Amino acid sequence: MTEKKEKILIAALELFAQEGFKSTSTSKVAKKAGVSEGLIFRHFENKEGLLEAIIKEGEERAKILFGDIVFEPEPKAVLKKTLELGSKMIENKEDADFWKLQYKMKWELEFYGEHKMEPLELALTNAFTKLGHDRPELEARVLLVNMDGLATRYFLQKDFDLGVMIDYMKTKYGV
Amino acid sequence: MTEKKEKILIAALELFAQEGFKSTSTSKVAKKAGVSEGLIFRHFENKEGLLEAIIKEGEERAKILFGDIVFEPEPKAVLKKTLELGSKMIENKEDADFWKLQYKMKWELEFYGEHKMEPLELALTNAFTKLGHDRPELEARVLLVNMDGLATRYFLQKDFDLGVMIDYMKTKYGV
Amino acid sequence: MTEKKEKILIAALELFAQEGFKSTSTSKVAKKAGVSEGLIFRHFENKEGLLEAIIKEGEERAKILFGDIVFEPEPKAVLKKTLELGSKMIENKEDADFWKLQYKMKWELEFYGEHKMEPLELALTNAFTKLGHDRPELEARVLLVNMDGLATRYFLQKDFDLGVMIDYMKTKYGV
Amino acid sequence: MTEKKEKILIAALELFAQEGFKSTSTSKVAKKAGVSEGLIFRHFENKEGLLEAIIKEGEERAKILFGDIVFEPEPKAVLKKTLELGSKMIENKEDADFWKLQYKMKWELEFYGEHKMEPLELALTNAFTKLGHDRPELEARVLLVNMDGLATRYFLQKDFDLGVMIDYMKTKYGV
DNA sequence: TATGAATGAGACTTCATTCAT
DNA sequence: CATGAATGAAGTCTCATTCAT
Repeated sequence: MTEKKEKILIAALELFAQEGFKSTSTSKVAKKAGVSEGLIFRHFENKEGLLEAIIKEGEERAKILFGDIVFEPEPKAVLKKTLELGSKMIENKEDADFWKLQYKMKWELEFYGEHKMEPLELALTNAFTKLGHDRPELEARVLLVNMDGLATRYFLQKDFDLGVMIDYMKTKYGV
Repeated sequence: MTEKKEKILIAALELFAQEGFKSTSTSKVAKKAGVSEGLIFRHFENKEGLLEAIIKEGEERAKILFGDIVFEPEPKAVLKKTLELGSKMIENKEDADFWKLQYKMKWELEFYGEHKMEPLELALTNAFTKLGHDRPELEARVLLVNMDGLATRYFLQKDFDLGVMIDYMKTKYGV
Repeated sequence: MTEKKEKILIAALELFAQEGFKSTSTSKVAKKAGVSEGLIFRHFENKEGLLEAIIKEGEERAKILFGDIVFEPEPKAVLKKTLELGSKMIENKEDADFWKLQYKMKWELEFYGEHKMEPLELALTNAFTKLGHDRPELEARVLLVNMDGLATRYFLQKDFDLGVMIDYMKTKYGV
Repeated sequence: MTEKKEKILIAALELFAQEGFKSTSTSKVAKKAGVSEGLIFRHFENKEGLLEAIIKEGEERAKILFGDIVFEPEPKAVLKKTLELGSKMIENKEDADFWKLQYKMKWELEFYGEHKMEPLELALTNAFTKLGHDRPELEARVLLVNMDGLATRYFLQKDFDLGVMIDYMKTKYGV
């Protein structure tokens, strides 16, 4: 990966996350990356290819993030780590941008990356089963739906206090 | 409101909700509405004006939907009605389109219409207070965040079963 | 057909005939036609559509030109008129441009509009039959191939004297 | 001539002949030749230089092909060999490509390489003189024009039967 | 009110060519 | 000799918007 290719990816991630995919022109990306516009197409074929490259890169991030949870045997720890996912996602700007982009793209391209969440859902279902819940699979889904809601708020509501919410939910779940 | 103006609004709502604001060209709207492109600009000044008109129209819908909850004295009924909001929002295609657009626009334009939700949040806080909760304002927020998560899932995940989730949450809240 | 649409067609015909389809940019066409570039796409969808429109328009010309021959009962007259086709094709600039474009496109797009020539080939075969030729269908083809050769030379060789050649061939065919 | 330079020439010949000069990008040539794009420019300066190199190389072919005819003393043999040129031109793929390109370029660049044909035309004129024709120079030209027509058809009309036509013409010319 | 021709800016993309390695 | 990253100009096309009718 050349330095300029890297720069394009970073610039695009930031711009796509900020302004959306459709609204970000390739010329804007090029300018921000300090690169000729043509180079984008040499490296990524077309604008969609650039997006795909960003998403693929980010999927590695997701695997690492989720991996820790999926292999956690202790059920309470599974819940705790899931809830703490939120804070981890935004620990540095590039991560935050990536996850924001992820959500943005869900709405712009209208697909929900169900499969990506599946292992997490299973791990949670398993955890709730161990904890003796009546409807563990629904309970797992409720928690994940909640996480989606938190992300929505965090990324879109300027004054949303994510930390407080996560702490509160941790006490609710007793973890 | 002339018949053609109405047709433009309906066509635009559907298209904006389906494909997004940026991705929908005025010419597509005109074609779908069976109207000349120029007419859009005569009626709505510009593309943004069309969006604003749609949103303003929809706010009436919101007032009606929320009003019923806000003036409900019985705390359990407040929770019940809030949870049932979800089903009400999608009772007919035009409503569903409108609420989907609402969410889409949140992400495309990056603003969270906090103020719109405020009366609801107050009503919920009040309800949770009456029900003896420790942190009623946080509890209210959790519920609303959950609703955002449900909307995200419902609109984006093809096979998401909203009814089951709402029913489950009703039992959780004991309503 | 608006005046500007007409102007685009004329400008494009001239440029395509002179410089070829691929080598003529839509912006050049627009400039020559005194028209905004976008208008080309509004009227003809894309660059290929513009070419098709030109060719379709020209096919009317072809029908008229050929029609006269196809319905000629006198065999010698069929030959005579066929040979004189060449001169008729270039009687005015627009016609000449059109036929040149026709030949250019054969090479640029690699297709030979066989079907267009079929009625003419049949008429000639018929004429040669009546004149008692041994292999009338081959004789007909030879004549048409010759016409293609004449066109090639006329359009590409600056000093080629078409009149002399046609006259000579008329005497060869005794018409 | 290095092996890679040779490969570029062959790839370019094939592509130019198939798709035309303008429509063939240097990157396509490089890919087909299995060579870096830059190498084309190191060897041929620019795209036109590549074309010129191909044509120059091919002119050797022409000299050999024509030489045999020009130095033929027997007039009937001159005619026979001229007519048989057609078959010779397409005996192997590289030759066929070259001659097709030759014709393509005539139309794309709008010049008729008269000078190349001159010796042939003189030889034919001479032959027809010996055979006692009235207008030997016109007769020579008719034959060459015919050859152009045959080439046009052969290269552009998928189902054109060149052999039959050449045979028929040979009998017409009594050779 | 309504049309639809027309525009101009800017979008994405291609491509011949240069240059450091 | 050879590569491949990089560029900049130009190409096709889209789109919000204007305007005469």
